[in-house]
Amino acid sequence: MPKELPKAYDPRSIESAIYKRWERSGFFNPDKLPASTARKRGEPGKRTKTYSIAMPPPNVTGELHLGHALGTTIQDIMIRFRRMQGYKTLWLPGTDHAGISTQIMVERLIAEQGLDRHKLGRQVFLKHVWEWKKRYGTRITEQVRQIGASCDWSREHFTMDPKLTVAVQHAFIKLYNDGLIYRGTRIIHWCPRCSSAISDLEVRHEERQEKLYYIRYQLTGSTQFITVATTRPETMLGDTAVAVHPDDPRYKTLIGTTVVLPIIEREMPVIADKAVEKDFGTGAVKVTPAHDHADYDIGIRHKLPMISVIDEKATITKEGGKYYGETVQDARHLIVDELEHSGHIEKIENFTHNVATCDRCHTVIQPLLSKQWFVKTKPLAKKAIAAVKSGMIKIVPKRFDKVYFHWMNNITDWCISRQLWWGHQIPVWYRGDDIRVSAAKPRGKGWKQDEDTLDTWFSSGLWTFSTLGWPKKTKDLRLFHPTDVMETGWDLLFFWVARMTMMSLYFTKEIPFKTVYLHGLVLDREGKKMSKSKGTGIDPLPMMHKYGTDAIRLSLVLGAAAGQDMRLYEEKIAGYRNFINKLWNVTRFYLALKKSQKTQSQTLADRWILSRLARVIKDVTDHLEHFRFSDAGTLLYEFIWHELADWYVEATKIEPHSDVLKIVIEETLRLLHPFAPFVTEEIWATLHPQKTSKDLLIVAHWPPATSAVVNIRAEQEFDRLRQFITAIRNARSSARVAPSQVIETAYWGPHASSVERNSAIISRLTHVTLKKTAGQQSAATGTVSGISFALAFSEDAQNKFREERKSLDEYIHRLTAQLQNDKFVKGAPVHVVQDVRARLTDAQERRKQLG
RNA sequence: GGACGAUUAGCUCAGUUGGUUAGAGCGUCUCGUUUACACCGAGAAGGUCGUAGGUUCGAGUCCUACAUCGUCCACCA
Repeated sequence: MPKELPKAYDPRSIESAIYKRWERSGFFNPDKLPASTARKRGEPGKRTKTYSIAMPPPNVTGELHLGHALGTTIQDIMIRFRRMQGYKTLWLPGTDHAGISTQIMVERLIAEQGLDRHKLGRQVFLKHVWEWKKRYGTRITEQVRQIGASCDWSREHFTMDPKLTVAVQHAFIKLYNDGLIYRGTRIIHWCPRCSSAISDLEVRHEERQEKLYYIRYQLTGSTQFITVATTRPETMLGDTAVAVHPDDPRYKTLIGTTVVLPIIEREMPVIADKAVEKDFGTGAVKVTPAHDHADYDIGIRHKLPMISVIDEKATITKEGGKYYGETVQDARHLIVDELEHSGHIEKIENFTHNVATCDRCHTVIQPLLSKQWFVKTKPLAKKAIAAVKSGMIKIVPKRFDKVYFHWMNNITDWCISRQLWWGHQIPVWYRGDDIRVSAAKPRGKGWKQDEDTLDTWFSSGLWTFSTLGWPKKTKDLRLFHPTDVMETGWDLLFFWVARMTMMSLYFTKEIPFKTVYLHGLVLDREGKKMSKSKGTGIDPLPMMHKYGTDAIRLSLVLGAAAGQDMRLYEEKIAGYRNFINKLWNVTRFYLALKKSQKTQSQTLADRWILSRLARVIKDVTDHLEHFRFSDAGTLLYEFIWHELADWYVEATKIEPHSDVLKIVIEETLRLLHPFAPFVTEEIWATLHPQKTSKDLLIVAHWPPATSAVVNIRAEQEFDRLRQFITAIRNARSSARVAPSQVIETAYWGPHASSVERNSAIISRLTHVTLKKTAGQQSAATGTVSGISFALAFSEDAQNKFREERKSLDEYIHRLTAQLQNDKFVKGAPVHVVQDVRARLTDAQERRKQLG
């Protein structure tokens, strides 16, 4: 039995119950989906075609933010849409161990107890992390549930699950055996706070105000010197050359000579290298191959010695002589002092430049030489480029192709070892000079495993297939890989999308996904990145509580193009809450109408709304198939509010036909369900007594896109009607006819018969009595769509009208006279004159309306 | 330095492949009779689509330059 609905939709009371109903139904799991009821030709119910999405795994330690909410909503829209269309849909959820983030978090936690990980030791520390994971790891997945994600929790994975660990080890070993992983001493980005190497991508450049120091290096056996400019004078301790541009006339004669490094008193060559900018600084640069990426390259080219003077704690090494043990900061000041005293500083300038910092903790990065594991990426990138070039993988929006190619073409080897404890420990074993690469400890005594762990993105790179059972050849892998869509933010294009593509092509010989859909960033009202520390962020959870999850979902998806950043603020969410309520009340109206009488044959309004519905079905389907989520949602919004509620429901009040209203509501609920799953499911339940879970909207069939009921004539006539009604309302309003006053309106013109046919609706919606006559004179007339009309006024109204006109004329006359008076214009304060002018304009405007 | 994006009503944004009179939400103003909804209804005001050229019968849409803002990439130390 349909229950009595409350006046306003209250999401809070029902959302979790609805989610539980879905979960209990088992329909999140593709294996438990009922036969499709979709009326597809030649496809009797059986779900033969699959559709799959791998959910980007949020950090276990994380909490739901708007980025997650947006991504999850878009994925849920795609999944619900395809599920309703009859696909065997899998949306596979999971969480990421997030090496650095999680480790930092737990380190902070134990620091409160005065502990640090070194005091605890690896085993005990890891126990702490696992405990943390156990306690808080479900928080994020609970929040993903709250947003309504219809993903298959029975297939949930964590990147450090034993099965995924096997996949990671397998992948590492294969790459190693194939010669694509190597260990070597290279210059890397070192974060002293994380005490780990990080990859190029984890480096952020922050603009800082610093100094540029000009230092004189004396030429050997001469009183002359060459001046170099540097922002990091402390690295001079490790200088092994001075470089100039080969074509620089100032230094041409010096190339091949030597200079003496101050303090250290090391003799070193002046070399020529094209990497040197003639126009920067003095055009001569000190070369520190061990502590600068550019210098490293120069060092390689010229076979320079590489002297490490900064260690992993960002302090000076023994090579730094008397500065041994000083921090980089202190060493800088001390060295500058000394150089100043000895007359080696030429000048010091203020200088703004980009400083490399750690993406996670914003500590200044120290480039240094270190023994690390690397993946040779060039061969992998080649195939990954081809996959996008050939169109096998489609990136939406397309403009990101270029960004992807640019990065892939300039890819450098990927440093994958991290000096962290939380992560997949590298499956390499050492005994003396012996190295073994294997998952298990080699036989025999004395083997010690590599202490390092792998970059988090190494395991994430396997995500689309490792979660389906790889390296085993499972049924899931066969059915659901490649996945259909990868939906993520554009900020992860290199970090993740690119790596998944390389890894998948290498290990499975398949693309990981057919389409990459990149969403934009969610910004605050001012268009700035939301920041927790600045308190500018919107926390989605309280908003969901206040306005309902459906409202949040709509406000994230509607009005935002792919790849385009969007702003979100509370009023927007409230607006969509109102929309949800509108739909709710249309249902209430229907339930009330159902009890009363209904007409037998279809009215013009019925034919019109059915025709409009047919178009909406076709267009929404088309938009969704082409990833135009915003367009699809906006179309439904417009249709439901401004056609269904504003016009059809109003017309139905005059000529009721509950069957058509029921059809329209039902089809609309199906269309809106992917966007606003909770309210639609709830309304659906009130319209359909549910015998089994198969009656749930989540598995109802998607309306087939046929144009069978498009009725152009009905659309045209109803549009004419709408325009005519609006025109009369308009005329009434500007003639200031009280809404309650029924007045006579004459009409004529080529389409007068249309008015005649629909006079009942027009009369009621405009509060006029219609009279078919020609050429009336009136204060309020108009012509629209081939119909002319004239409002007739009662004696009283006409008198009032005349009076207003008369007094307005007098008023205007008075103001005009005032403004023509020189004394007034020149004597009165400016704002008074302006005020009179404004009043005159208003009065003239009003006078115009009265005709 | 290179690339990309944005620039449309007071604010936030739509505007698919060029095609009648450029749309929506919020805000503002006026009014409010009804068989759902005041989280509502009716009506109104408000835009030379960043600037300057060009292609075209026709440009918010395509091309070229420029300006402002934003983002990404990059070894100017």
